[in-house]
Amino acid sequence: MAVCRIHKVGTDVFREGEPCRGIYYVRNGLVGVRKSDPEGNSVILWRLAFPGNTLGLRPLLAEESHRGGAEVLETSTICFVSVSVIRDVLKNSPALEHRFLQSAARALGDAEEAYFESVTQSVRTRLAHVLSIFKDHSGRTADDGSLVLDLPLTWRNISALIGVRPESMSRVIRKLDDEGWAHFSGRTVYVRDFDGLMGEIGPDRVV
Amino acid sequence: MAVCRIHKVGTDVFREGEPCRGIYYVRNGLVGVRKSDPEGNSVILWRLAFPGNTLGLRPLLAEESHRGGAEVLETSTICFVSVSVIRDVLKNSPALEHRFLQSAARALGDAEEAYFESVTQSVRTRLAHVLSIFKDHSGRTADDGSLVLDLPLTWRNISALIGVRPESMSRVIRKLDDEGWAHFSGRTVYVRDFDGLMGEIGPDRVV
DNA sequence: GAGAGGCGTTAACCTAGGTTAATGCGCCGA
DNA sequence: TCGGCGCATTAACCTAGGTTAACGCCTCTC
Repeated sequence: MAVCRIHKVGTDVFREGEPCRGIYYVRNGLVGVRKSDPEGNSVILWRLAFPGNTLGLRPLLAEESHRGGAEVLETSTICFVSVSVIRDVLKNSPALEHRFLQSAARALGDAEEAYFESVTQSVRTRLAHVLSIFKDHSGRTADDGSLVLDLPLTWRNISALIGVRPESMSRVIRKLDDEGWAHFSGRTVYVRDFDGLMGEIGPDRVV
Repeated sequence: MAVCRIHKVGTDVFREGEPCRGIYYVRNGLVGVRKSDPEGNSVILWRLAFPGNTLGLRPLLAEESHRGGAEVLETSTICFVSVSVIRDVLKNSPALEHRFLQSAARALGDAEEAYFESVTQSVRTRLAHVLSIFKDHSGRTADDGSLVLDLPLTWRNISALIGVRPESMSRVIRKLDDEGWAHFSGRTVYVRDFDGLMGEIGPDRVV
C-alpha cells in the first residue's frame, strides 16, 4: 500500500504544476516546498516537511495540481501512498476525513498568520521566528546553559524561507552577532539568551 | 435554525480572539476580516466577505477562536447558524463534510498564494490584483468601452487589504493616473485599458 | 592539481515604502 | 451654525532591503 524509498539530497519529490498522484510521508530527513513565479524567478521556500509530516495532502483534497515543488534538503526516507488508496480510505472512514478537515483548517490559520507576519514583521523578527522553530526541533543546550542550534539548512535556504535575499540575511546575522545576541559560525548558532532575544525582537509575536 | 438580521456599517460581527459560536452567512452587503497584533497596531484587512460568502467556518472546523475580527463595511444582512447545528448537520452528512474539506483545501492554496504575492510583488501589482477582484464583482462597462469601478471600500481599507499605508496607496494611484492607465476620482476608477494594465503590471500573476 | 560551480560575505549604491506633519474636505452631531 | 472627526492627499525625510559586483572558500570533477 505504501511504498517507501530513500531520496537523495537535491532531487525532486514532485514538481510545481505537476498533477497530484498521492501523498508523501516523510519518515526521516528533511524536504522543502518551493514556489516560483512562471518565469522561474524569485523562488521562495514555502514550507519545510520534517519527519512525521506529509506532503501533497492539500492538492489531493483540493483536487488541484501541486502549487509548489518539493525538493529533498537532507537525505530522506519517504513513503508514498497513491490518491486512489487515500480516497478509498477516506470514503470508509468519516472519522479520518474529519481529522483531515480539522488539520486543513488549522493549516489555513497558520498560512494566514504567515501572511500577516510577512506584511508586518521585519526580517530580523522573522529570522528569530525561524530559529525558534529549529530550537523546538533540533536545539540542544550547551554546558554553560546557552542554546546551540545546528541548522539543517543552508543560509541560502533560510533566506528563501523568510522570503529575502541571502545578502540581507548576512546583514541581519552580522548585526545580531555584533549586538551579542548570538554567535554565528557556519551553520551553527550559539544563542546566548534565547528568551531575551525573543522578547527584544518581537514583544508581540510570542503568542 | 438560522437567524438573520441587518448589521449597520462600522459594527462588529465578532471580535479577534473571541470563541467561535457559529458561522455567519453574508446574504448581502460587505464584511471585512481584520487582523491586528496584540498591541492593536498595524491592522490589516485579511479578507472580504461578499454576498454568498460565509465567515467563521475556519475557526469552527479548527476548533479555535477567531483569529480576526469581522467588521461590517457596508450595511449587510447576515444569517447566523450556531456551532451545534453545524456539527449536527456535519455528523449526518459526510457529503457536506467532504465539500467543506475541499473548500478548506482550496482556501489554503489561496492563502499560500497571498503570502507568495505579498513577498514577491510590489504594491502597484497587488493593487491591480485587487482592482481585478472588484472588476469581477462590481465592474461595469462605460459607453466608450472603458471599465468603470465603484469601489465599495474606502482607500484606507484598500490599503489595509494590501497591507500598506494609505500614503503609499495615494502615491501609487497618482502615478497610475499620471501614466494614463486609469483615472481615479473619489472611489470611482475609470480604467482605460484593463488588459493592458494587467499585462504591463504583472506579466506573471495573470494565471 | 586545475578548473568550475555553489555557497557565504562584504561593500556601494538605489529605491520602494514607512514616518511625520500639514492641509483640505465632507459629514455628522450639538 | 459651528466644531470636530475621519478620510484623503502631498511633501520631506529616513531606512530596510533589493541590486550589483567582487572576493574567499569549499567541494566536486576531470
